[in-house]
Amino acid sequence: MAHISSADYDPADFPPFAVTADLVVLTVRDDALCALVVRRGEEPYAGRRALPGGFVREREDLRDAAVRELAEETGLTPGAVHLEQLATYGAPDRDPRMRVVTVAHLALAPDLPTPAAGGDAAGAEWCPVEELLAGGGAELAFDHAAILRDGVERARSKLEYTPLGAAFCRPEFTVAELRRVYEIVWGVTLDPRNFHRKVTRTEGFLEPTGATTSRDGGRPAQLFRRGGVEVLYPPLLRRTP
Amino acid sequence: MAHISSADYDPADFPPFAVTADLVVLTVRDDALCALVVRRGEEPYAGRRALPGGFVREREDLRDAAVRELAEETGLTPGAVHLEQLATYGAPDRDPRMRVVTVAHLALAPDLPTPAAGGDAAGAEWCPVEELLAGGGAELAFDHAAILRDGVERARSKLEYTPLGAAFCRPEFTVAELRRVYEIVWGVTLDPRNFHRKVTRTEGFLEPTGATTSRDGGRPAQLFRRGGVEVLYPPLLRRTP
DNA sequence: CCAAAAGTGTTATCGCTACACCCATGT
DNA sequence: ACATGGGTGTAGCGATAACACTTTTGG
Repeated sequence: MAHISSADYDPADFPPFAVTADLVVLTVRDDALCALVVRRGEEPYAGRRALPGGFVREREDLRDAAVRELAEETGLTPGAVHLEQLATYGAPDRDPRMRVVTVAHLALAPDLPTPAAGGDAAGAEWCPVEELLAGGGAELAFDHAAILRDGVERARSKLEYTPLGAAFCRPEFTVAELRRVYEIVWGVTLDPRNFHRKVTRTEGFLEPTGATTSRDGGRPAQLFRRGGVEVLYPPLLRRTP
Repeated sequence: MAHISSADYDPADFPPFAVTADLVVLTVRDDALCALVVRRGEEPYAGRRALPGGFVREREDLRDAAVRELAEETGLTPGAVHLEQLATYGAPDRDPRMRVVTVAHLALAPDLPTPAAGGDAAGAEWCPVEELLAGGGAELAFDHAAILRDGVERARSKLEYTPLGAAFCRPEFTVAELRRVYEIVWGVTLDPRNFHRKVTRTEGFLEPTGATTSRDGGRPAQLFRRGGVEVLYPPLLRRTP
């Protein structure tokens, strides 16, 4: 079979696909890594949970579709969250009704003061990832358990070599808040003192605001914003072999 | 807009897309990182080079389509090469004729004794990546320069924390051959002695065959196969800050 | 004063860089 | 013998892990 650009190209040649953008939106909430899910009302998988998403429109870029879905479900806009493409899933029978290819995106959001359940986007809610994936993820519709697993794994590894842990925090946050993100996402405990040194000394990771807060109790902590770098060097590696 | 699963689902609701699988096939050849490209015969972009690829068939999984295209262009099968999904590109005007979403895949292949140009797959040839991306990649059709850049960057970073450098080598290879892969893909020079220690001591990276070869001249070198691990710990980090 | 959390200092160890040096082959 | 590349030893340095210790708040 030739590339679309080859001599035997004919618009009638290709099978039509539906293309959707699905979202793995993660946040840290009540000491658990949570994902945004909706409850399905229709067959197939009626009553089961699913990742939010929808059709890509006729003249819409893939990322734009993901941004639009994210805004509809959460009210969040890029800038407030991190959004990146995750992977694309297109097994022939992933949707029994028709051929659907979904371009999954990963979003990392701070814990929302206004939960997503209010306003326009009724129906979406945060659910601990551990619960969604319990029993092999059978609770989730379609291949959404696999997509969620891939999204969680991507988030875990991105914490190692990018400053994206901060995407789970409020715009201004303390080192301890950031550390709790790492502990919950990785499922480990970290030494507070070594973590503090590590993140404050890694050039470009954190930018001090000058202010302090005592919202976590004890001695007031400095507040930081995300720094400018995209990659951490050296990275924060998980595991202690 | 609702998810495909919502109450207002109707097969007529969604715009149809063509879905293609395109390939970034990389190899190391004549001291350069090279990609497999085809020459276009048709408008648009007639006479320009393009990444190999083609339509995903009616009942074919995305990876299967990539495997099929790879076999058609190179005769290679998974097992002989590493193949992974790279990313998906779907800007509305990326193909002026119609709405096409392409799921790009990345393949890493050893330098082929039988070049791809022979046999069925006439027209495909290896071209240095540097040459293809010179001048912003204007030589390449569609958005293929961006896809190639993303593929190369993925390959570069995968060499850091996975044993995939070995995917560029023959089934049995010496440490020096592996080192040259790193040097060419990263565009750096590495200390042969430290590299040797590093890769031979990283558990699971290399598995000695017991045999030696003197094909590179000088003292005969041990031959190795790829080891079993998927991730390297600790990783081989590029840059020397 | 005491509890709690922030933040600093110190030491042992590990991994990496740089480079001196020896080994095994082809010519 | 000598050139060529394979492979080992070692010293210095920077990063990490473990943990003692000081600082600054609230109650």
